[in-house]
Amino acid sequence: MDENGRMSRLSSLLRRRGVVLPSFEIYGGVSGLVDYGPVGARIKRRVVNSWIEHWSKVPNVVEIDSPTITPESVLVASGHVGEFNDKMSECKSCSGAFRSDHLLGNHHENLDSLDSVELDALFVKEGIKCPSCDAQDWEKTSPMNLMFQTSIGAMGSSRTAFMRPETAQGMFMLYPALYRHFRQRLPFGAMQTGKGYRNEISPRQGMIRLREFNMAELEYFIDPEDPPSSDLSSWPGIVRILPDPDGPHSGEKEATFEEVFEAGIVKHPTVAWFLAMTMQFLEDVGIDPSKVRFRQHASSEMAHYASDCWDCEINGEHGWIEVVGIANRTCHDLESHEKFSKSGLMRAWRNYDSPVKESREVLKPIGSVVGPVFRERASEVSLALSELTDLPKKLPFALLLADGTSVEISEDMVTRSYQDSVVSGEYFTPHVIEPAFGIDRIIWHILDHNYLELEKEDEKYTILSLEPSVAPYDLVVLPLFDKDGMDLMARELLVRIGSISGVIAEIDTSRSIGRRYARSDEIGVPWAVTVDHQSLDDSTVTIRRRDDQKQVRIDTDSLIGCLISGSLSSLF
RNA sequence: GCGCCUGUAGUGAAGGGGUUAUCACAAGAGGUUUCCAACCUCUUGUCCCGGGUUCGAAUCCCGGCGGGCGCACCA
Repeated sequence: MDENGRMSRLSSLLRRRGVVLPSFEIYGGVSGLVDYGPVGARIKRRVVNSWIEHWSKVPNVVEIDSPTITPESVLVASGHVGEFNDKMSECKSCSGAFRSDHLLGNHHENLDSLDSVELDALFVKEGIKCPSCDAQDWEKTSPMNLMFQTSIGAMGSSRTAFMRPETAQGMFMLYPALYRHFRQRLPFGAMQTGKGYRNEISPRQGMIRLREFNMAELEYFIDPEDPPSSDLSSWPGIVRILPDPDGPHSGEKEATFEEVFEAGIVKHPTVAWFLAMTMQFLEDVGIDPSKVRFRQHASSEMAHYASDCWDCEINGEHGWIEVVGIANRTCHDLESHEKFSKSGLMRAWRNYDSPVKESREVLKPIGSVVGPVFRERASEVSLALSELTDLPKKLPFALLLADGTSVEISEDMVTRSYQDSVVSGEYFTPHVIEPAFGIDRIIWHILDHNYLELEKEDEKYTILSLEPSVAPYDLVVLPLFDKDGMDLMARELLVRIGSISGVIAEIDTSRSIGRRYARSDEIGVPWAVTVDHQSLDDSTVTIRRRDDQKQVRIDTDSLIGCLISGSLSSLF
């Protein structure tokens, strides 16, 4: 089989059969936007459902759903506005494009504070040369904003907003509600699937770099001092690991997840567990495990919010492509939102092993004296007294107030006493481990890995060998001939099958039976049920298995039973 | 965003300054056929968009849009 052109043959198939197609094509199309057609949308729905089900098995993980339109302030706090407003400089001589701040390097202390005009001036002053052609002839710097901007409110004063670049912020916004929902107990997780948007400079590679894409993200909130771990021996498979090239474990390795963790290559136990869970999900939806690897980001590559990041990459027609990023976002997001929003709800409570009892000497103000002396400042004085950590040995003394001034406290104003307190725990900002899945990239690789170009009786024969859980239809009903009662029986059977919850079937009546098998094989329908002459006599039908074309005969009631219990494959 | 290549039915291709644009496969209708893309008849459907040159443009030129590859970019 001709391997060159496999990708274009697969792409043709995806268009022809309504799996994935360019969007807005009659108007010329838009780069980086694609449609899922009738077959593709089914596959996508089932992949997303599989993802939700996969993580729902984890205790204390819930699904949420939040808006794609996001106010600017949220993305300022998250760091996206700053990170996305990088200035670009283009060389007039060779047309090379570079990030202005990279070029200016250490020529200025705070490049972020400069606007385009100041940057242009700095370029001239420092005589910055183009790294690729050595010229000193720059276009004006221009902002590169990778977020789609919009505004909330149609009239006059509207708020700036952006289409979300990730779904994660939705989970952070709901942190207080989640903390309540889980009754103030870590760890817990929230997940969300939905669209994300990036105004890519140059979308490429079909479904790989889209401007509007489907994401599935899980934010797992943990106590950094008590990170949850899991028994990694449940995943005995060998995986390919590419540790940080600058780190102590550099070089590709093959090992089990347990070995990788024990060797200290993946340091964080929760991260290790997410790597294993991710691998399992990919296998469940039909990714070839031998074409998967986990690659650790070098520190230079790390996102602004992460302290450690592993990419799960899949090998396919486009080479190794990042499809999942598993990042330790630490407390970055919650802390930042607490700071910017001034909300006090972005924390969790941690009990000490044993309560800390404290007895300390305090000076209690005597209200009837302090009040008349200090009048409107009396409450400030009381506050300052209660916050004193080192009590003065003798009175009177000068008490420093919050506003920087000080007042003299004399003996008659206070009483010396002992105050007992019990501190049983403390507030802290939870850390977050985030697996972020690119659904479109995963779907592409499912299609890629399961697209089989075979030979059948000297003819090319194509099968999409999809896992039944992500196939566009569970089965197709085929009357051998669309007449003589077989047509009626097939339609009645289709209605019965269609009434089974979660089972999706279609009927195909046109052209020869072989052609119809071929058509359903091509879009990955795992089972074909054929109604033939014998069916009319004894109510049996044949079931054909897509991947080896084997057939068994079974009566229709048993077929319905198997579909309800999901045990069709046990017939073979 | 730059450079090179490129755009013809649903898909894949041929052709090309001049009547009605060609082929295969696919699709639809009918016939035939007792389980794997068979066959026969009929049918539907295409020159990416805009401007220019020309008596005439799908063809040549320019621009846009889309696609591929390389460079750059990719929290």
